[in-house]
Amino acid sequence: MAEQSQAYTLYHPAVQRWIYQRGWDRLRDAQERAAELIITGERDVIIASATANGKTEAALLPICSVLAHKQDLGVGAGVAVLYVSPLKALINDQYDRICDLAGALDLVVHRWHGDAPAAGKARVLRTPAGLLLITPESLEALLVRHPDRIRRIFGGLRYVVVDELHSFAGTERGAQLQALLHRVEAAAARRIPRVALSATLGDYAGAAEFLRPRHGSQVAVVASTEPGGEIRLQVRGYLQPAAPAVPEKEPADRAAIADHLFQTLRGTDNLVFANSRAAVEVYADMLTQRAVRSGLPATFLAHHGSLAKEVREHVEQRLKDSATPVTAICTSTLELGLDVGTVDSVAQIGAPPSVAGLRQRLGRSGRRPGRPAVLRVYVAEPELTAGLSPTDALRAELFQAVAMIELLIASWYEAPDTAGLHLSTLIQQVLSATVQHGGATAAQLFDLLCARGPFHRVDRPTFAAVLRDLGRHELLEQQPGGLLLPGREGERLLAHYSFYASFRTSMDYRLVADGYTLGSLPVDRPILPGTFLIFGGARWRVISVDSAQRVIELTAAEAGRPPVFPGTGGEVADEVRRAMHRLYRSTAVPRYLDATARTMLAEGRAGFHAYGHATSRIFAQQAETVLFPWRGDRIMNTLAVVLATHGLTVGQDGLAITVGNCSPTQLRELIRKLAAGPAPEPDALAATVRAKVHDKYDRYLSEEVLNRAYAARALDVPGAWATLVELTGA
DNA sequence: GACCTGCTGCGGCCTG
Repeated sequence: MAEQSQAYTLYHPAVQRWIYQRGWDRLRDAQERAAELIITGERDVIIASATANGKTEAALLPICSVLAHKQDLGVGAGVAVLYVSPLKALINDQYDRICDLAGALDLVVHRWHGDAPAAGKARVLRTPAGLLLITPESLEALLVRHPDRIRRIFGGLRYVVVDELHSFAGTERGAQLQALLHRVEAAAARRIPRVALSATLGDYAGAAEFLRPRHGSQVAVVASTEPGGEIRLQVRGYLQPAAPAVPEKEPADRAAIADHLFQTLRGTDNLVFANSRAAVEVYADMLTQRAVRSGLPATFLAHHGSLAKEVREHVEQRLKDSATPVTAICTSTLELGLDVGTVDSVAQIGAPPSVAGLRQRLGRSGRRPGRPAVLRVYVAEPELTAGLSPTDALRAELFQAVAMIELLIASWYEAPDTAGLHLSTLIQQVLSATVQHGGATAAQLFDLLCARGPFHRVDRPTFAAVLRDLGRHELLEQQPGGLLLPGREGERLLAHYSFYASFRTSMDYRLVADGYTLGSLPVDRPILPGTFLIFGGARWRVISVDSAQRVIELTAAEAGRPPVFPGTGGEVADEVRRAMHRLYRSTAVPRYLDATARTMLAEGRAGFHAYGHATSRIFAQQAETVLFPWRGDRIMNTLAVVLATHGLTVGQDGLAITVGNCSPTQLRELIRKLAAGPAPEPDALAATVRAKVHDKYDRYLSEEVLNRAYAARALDVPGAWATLVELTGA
């Protein structure tokens, strides 16, 4: 290998030996190209490569080579590598793999998360060394609880590794991670090279800017050019019956989808992504019924975030075990790179939530050499009846699914949203940093977190306003000399372990059957004893509800209904809506559609033209006026807010904005007037919106600051005005 | 009509 590989020659002899012992005949593309960049450590690096392409090794082989050389020189104290991962389960998977490599080099590996053994954590505090695998929340806890040890632990840090970068970018948790890494660097008093790993990045510039805020252009991107494997793709169409289904009976479309899943997937390992926990329960139940009727063992298992850890681990274990075929019906819980072995195929019921998510889901299949990745997408559309509206006739679900597949084929993914101010997480970081430093002045905090830190989009006046809000709510109090310390409410928040997470979780009821916890259920309306329930893919009856202990007791039953999970909607990207619009105007028929889906595509296009969508975007629909902007949800939301400020009764219905008290002519006139005038200030527009409390600590923010946060998170005024100009021709 | 993630210290009990 040495002759062909430049990277190999750069590795430490002990690393070379480790590779030799593995019997590798070559290094992967990303491993080859990342080695020198990482070893010199001059630049931060993003390694973008498909799942199972050796990303972890691409980062760790050169990093461990550097550590081994340092060790040869007898240099080094403290943790050398900080490896941050979004999931405890991922840390556990990686821990075993990394121990193998590190063990060969006499490097110590520690894992630190909520379920990790306490002995390892004590050892990190006592004699910090080697590689530390940790979650953002545990790193937060470490900084808050052991401020006096931070310099000793991280003073000699050589590298930071961020796994699954895409799962952090643009989120509150991502803002927390940025702040934590920045605070670690501040403690070490130098820049520490960052290496990030991801399989689905559509926008390298955005990801780079996320990894190194304000200096994204200096981040090196190693995007693997290894060809992805073959993909076998099918979109299957199903007709929803027009009449409402009889409650206890399976609707015809769901029954047909379940029949096909059962016939196609039985006896093999598969993942079925059903988009919601309720749908997971419905399909797990329908497939189990089919297995029972056929006298087959239960091999269709539910997996989602409300199921107990033990239940989920059982499913994961059965997936890993290649001897017994299992199909997991899941939400996004099995989307990330959890090691569940490899599956024969992936199914997606309904349009996927995002193109990046679809790519990630597809990556779970086709990991065996020579086997293609298999993806089946099931889409149900309503039966066409007389008196259809311009909205109904479009078969929007199918068009969204196909548009997303086309974007996937073109390697387009949603860019991380870098516009947000993340003020809720800023509040958390202000409190945390104040404790870590034993008090801080407003100027020090602004400098640490905003001016030089990741919250650089928060200007000085906004930061000052946030601090005033924190003072008003007693999260902070100011000493006579100007030093800020946690106030009464701040101490209360810091005292509870829930402080370490940047996100909020609801109070749930625990579901218990025969003393065994099945999972938890967020309950909005009271659940009464006697209620039938489907949960964990099985049928139950509620025996008792203990609202003090928040426990619901269940017993096995013959009947059942899926529970209602509350939830808020996601955001469809602008490019997806544009791709849908192109698809309606095109005549191309993708080869991966089955006969029904092909008919539905033709029907959708016929509806598009018959109702005049090709030439107009504003229609009368019964007593209402409907507007089709063909834009992403953020622009749709902005348009809806703008129209509402002009006294219109506005609603949103998928692709359309509905207006209750205005004729098409009046709406066209208003749009013409708006497009000709100046765009409003985003903050002023946000002031007209009612419910703006969104994230964990938003409730401490004053109206004025909340407006700024809402404008940054939910409004796109320039995009909306460009759309209004376009709509004047409609 | 989405989804997901994570967190400590300590008291009490059991076992070797």
